[in-house]
Amino acid sequence: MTEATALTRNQSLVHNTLRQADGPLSAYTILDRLRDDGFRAPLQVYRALDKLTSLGLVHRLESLNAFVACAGEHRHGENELIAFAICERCGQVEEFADPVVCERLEAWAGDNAFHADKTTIEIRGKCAVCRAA
Amino acid sequence: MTEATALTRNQSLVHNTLRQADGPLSAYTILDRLRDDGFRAPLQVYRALDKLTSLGLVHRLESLNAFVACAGEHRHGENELIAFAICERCGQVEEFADPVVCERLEAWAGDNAFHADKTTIEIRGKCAVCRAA
DNA sequence: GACATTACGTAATAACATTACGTTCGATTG
DNA sequence: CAATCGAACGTAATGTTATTACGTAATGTC
Repeated sequence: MTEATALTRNQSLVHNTLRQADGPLSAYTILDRLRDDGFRAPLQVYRALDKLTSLGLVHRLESLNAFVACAGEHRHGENELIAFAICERCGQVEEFADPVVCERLEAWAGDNAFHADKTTIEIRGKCAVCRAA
Repeated sequence: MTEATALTRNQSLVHNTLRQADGPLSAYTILDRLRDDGFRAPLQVYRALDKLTSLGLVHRLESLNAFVACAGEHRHGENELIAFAICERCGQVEEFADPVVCERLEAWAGDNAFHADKTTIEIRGKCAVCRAA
């Protein structure tokens, strides 16, 4: 159960690029950073990102059109609802899961016969460090 | 306090286009629909959308890169946290506000000294009608 | 080994959004 | 009333993000 699906070369390259980054990266930024590794076209990045997000190793930030490596506090592949707090100044992203929020949104879905596939929660603002600065 | 700021011609045209639509529209779709009214460039749409969103008359759906007219159950201009349930099949969008969710996210922000500017909650899935079909 | 599935490479194009620059309109206010 | 100031506008060019289309290669399965 805990095995990591072996990633392909392209997938590993993209994953490592995101892990080494100190914040979210756009697909095209990833592409640029992987030119020396033979990447030539956006699709190479997007295909790897699709796979990585479906494995839960990477998250897409909708409000940024960018991607981050999963911080890993929560289990991969689970359908857990994760919220992101994104600092507009330094770009750092915090992930957190709130069971109550999750439960309330599920309750709304239940009450309205809505079947949720994917839920996005993103808070844009200013982090503690940047507020102090 | 309750007066509606008079909208300019462009702003009204964009607003009406969104109100008449039966779902979210992209900026470019709006542009196409307003060609006959003299719209020529994306910026005309984006400028109107910026104003309308700042007035709370229109919402941007980040996960769709599209815009909807505010459904109007909640007060305009307020900084209220609104969640959107988006049907992937029929495109309909439901707006709702959940005070508990709001409170929990505010609590997280408080605990983490994070200053939230704007929060996005979007649930992608399938609505009741489409599930039945 | 035949077959299905998944991943890959490349090129072209579509879709979404902004920058830059100059002009017009309306409300002050001196 | 003219000067001025700010918001909105028009247009063109460009930048950024994402997908479609087509063919090839690698991998797993029976």
